Amino acid sequence: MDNKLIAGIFEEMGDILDIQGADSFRINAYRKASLNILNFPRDLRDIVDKSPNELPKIPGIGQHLKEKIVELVQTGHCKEHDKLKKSIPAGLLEMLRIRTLGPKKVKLLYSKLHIKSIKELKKAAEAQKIRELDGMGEKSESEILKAIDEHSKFSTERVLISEAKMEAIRIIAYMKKCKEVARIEYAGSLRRYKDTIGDIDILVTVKDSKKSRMIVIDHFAVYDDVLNVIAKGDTKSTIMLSSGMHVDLRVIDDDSFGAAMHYFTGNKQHNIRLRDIAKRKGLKVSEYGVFKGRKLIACKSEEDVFKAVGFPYIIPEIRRNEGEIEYALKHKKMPKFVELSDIQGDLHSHSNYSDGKNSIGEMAEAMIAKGYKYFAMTDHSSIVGVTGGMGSKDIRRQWKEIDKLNKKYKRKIRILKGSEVDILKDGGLDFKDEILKELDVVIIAVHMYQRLGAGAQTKRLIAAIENPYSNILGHPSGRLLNKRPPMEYDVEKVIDACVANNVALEINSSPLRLDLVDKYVRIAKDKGAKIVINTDAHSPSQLDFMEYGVGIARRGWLSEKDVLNTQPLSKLKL
DNA sequence: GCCGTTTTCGGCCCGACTGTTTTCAGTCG
Repeated sequence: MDNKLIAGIFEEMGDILDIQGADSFRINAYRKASLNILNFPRDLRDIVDKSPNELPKIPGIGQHLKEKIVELVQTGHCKEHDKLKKSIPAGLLEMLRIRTLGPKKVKLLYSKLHIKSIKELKKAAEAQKIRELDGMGEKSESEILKAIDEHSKFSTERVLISEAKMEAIRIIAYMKKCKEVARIEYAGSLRRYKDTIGDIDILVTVKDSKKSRMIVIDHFAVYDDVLNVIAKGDTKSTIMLSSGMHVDLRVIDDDSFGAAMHYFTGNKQHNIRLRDIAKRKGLKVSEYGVFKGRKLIACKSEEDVFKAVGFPYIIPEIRRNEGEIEYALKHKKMPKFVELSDIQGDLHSHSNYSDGKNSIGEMAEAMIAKGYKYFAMTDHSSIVGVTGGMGSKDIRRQWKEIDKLNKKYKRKIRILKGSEVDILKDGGLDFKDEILKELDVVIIAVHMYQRLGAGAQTKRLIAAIENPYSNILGHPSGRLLNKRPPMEYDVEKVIDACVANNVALEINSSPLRLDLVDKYVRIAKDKGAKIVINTDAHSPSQLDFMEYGVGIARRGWLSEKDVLNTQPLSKLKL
């Protein structure tokens, strides 16, 4: 019963209560708790074992939910949940996932037509039974059929940040062709650098209100990749792309830009919290601005909005109601966060000595173009068969080439000799000490035996971290987004071992990894761990991934001094 | 069900779009 399962159960309880028509604030309490648990970096099992009274310190967890968490951890289930589950057919929860259907309509369909699954829903819609219900009509019926079709065609999987960004850039370029557009930016989870993206949020401002807004929204609705226009009104529109991805467009007067950016960047919990605090101060915050009574007091920039409510500027990445509000209120000033321009070198890259696409020289040229002063060539060790890793002969040959190139690029860049050395099943490393001791950068990483079980995996990782030649723990969780779950092990113990053995933790910037996972970055920082942000580039173009790693670092509250590769080579201490 | 430097009870963010109505409930973000 891990955090994810507990969060899932609370979410389900919220959904069932919703269909039952329970008090909306109670429903919300379950949903809020679910979300907070999902993002909570520590394992609830540990807390239940050691100090269950700490549970109510998690936001949204009070006495009742604490008891349920303890029950879930200790018995594997919770009576209240079991009872709720029995109260409605399981298929109703599935029906809630159909766009246009919410709790009220699901309940209506169940009570009047005894529909209790998506399959039955489709049948009823096709038989034109749904239009007979109060409040439903032909349009509702056809929209339901459309939504069922979408549900079956498109996975609900969130997309990689790199894919979402590419799409956003393409849409923005298209929208800029419309002359009425004054300013245009993407916001939402993409701007917050969340590891995966559910839908794309785009904000447009126009100079002259109504007519321009209509022109902009019409332009949006005929974007070439539109499969379906889901909504289209005076100020906002939602389209579905052929990939199934949703794009929300919000059009607003240029004067409201700051307030709208803040509102649209979210996340929801951050917005709700900020609005709540504003309300207590007699203010109202919306996408149109901050209001005192009817009087508009701030709207032009995000800084203005924060200031009007009594806050310093909070960077988008941490706007998640995970402590940033409390910090801002207490300190009146936010820390300075690491920026992409602070990065001076990349300590994880590949060439055609292993599975990279390019020569070391080509990678060096690309690194120079990025403005870096150093980088580490870290091809795989031999055991990773599929990557064509290097044996001891290969790596010695590589060193000779690096020596030559370092002479060639003397003033421009310094190439460090490294390797991404596999952590063997027993925690040993895949190169002998005589090789390891010659290397400038030893990244240790797991590519095999990812499912050893938490106990064995923790031991294995710590053994590797304790190797005196280890410098960096690469992609610590081993996850591949949407493809492979993270390894199970005791994250806190592993971070402690890294601190004790002076091994840095990597934030791997590859959009498929984004690993160290953001929620653990802040824990690592608090424990005094050193972090490096690397691209793991297998070609020159992948050096652009650095942006995403920096985003994750900022989400974990890192500043320049927390990140080793913001330092010049002379001060780089691995 | 949670939460508190206005409260331990009485609040709980705010607004847009759609379809079915004729003033609004439901859904969504």
